[in-house]
Amino acid sequence: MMTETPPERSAAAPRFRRYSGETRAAMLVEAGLICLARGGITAFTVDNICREAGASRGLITHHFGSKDRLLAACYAAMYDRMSASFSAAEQETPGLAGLIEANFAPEVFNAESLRVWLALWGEIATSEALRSEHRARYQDYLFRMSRAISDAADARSTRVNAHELAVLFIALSDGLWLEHGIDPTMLSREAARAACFAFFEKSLGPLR
Amino acid sequence: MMTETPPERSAAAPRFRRYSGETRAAMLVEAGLICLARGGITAFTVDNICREAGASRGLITHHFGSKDRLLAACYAAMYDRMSASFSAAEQETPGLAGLIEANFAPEVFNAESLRVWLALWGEIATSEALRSEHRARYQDYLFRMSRAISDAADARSTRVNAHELAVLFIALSDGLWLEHGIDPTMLSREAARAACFAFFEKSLGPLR
DNA sequence: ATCCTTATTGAATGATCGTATAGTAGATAT
DNA sequence: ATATCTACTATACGATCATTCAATAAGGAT
Repeated sequence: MMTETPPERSAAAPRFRRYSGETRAAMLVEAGLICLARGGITAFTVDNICREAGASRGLITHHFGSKDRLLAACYAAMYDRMSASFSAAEQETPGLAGLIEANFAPEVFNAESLRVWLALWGEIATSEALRSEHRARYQDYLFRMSRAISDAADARSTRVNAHELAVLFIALSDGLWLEHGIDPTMLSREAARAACFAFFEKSLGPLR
Repeated sequence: MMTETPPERSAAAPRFRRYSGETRAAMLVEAGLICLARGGITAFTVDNICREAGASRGLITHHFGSKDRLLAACYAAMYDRMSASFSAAEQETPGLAGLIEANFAPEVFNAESLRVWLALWGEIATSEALRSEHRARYQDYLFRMSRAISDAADARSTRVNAHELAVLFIALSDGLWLEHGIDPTMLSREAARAACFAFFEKSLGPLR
């Protein structure tokens, strides 16, 4: 007996769903971040990402042109999320203290995020797209910190080199982040937070 | 006219050279570090490494069993070099000040080394061999710093939490390292050095 | 209901990945 | 010289890599 072709599918069940370019791009970025958190840059492969996003292999090229540009978009997304989290924290605690607190909010200061940042930083030297993305965002962050520091100094009628302090603070918080991410038992969130406040209070006096 | 077989080779020109297992292993580690510095973990491939070491593809398996174990050996080598550099600096400037100086010696604090560390750190979460290597070395470094801090405090008859200071200092210096490595124009070696001295002198008084 | 746009699929491609392994040959001891 | 040891080469292997592209179909517009 011949095998009969089964009914293709019911008309109400499309084989895949179409999204706007914008939406699908965001889904791919999200999937990319998950892969980076899971296995670093080594796990950032077209196959992994598309499987995670529930899409087929061709979509990264279609929406981003290349994997490298998707990586740059992932960097931008990470920064934008962090930046939004900072804004939320500033809402609650205005000024420099809020920005410091924001660095240690659970959605920012956690091992997963660190693993993503580590993977991204590690590729900056290699990827031109990533490098230019980094430069712009770092400047943005630096400016934001620097202004908060100036404001805090003005409010206390003291004079500090805000730009230098901002660079050093970013280095300090990234370093704390790094240690905590590699081995959380070595450095608690609270100890890291306290170290950052101490850093500023040395030259600005009590912030809280 | 038939092509003649050329003389195979003169007896004095061996096709390859044999090294002791130890020597060849060191050559492979060196090649691995060069690859990591050049292109991060992505460039740490068997082909790249063996080409760099002037050896054939099979040698990594032969001497290390797997690529992963070679990576762990690279971590160990990086730490050992840094540690040796620290010892040399302590010879010149004994105590805590020497250890701080050592962090900013040209052979330690440079963009190439940072790229290697970044690549290694990024794999710690993934590679068990690397993780255990890291744990041991980090403890070693921590102990060394911690003791230098205690000694400095004792000499000044002050009391500090040496362990905590050591953890924070490592975080700070790693962060400074990171910023400098990603973009040297943002943070000079001198500014980084000064920040580290300031960090300790806050609780210990002048170190120099 | 039928176009039309374009998001999407999925197979094909050629390169490169890490590892296993069989055979080769340098260095050393005898 | 000869034998022995093992560092070493080089091929083969299957898996996976990023990218290309022609065909397909979803879903809004008309």
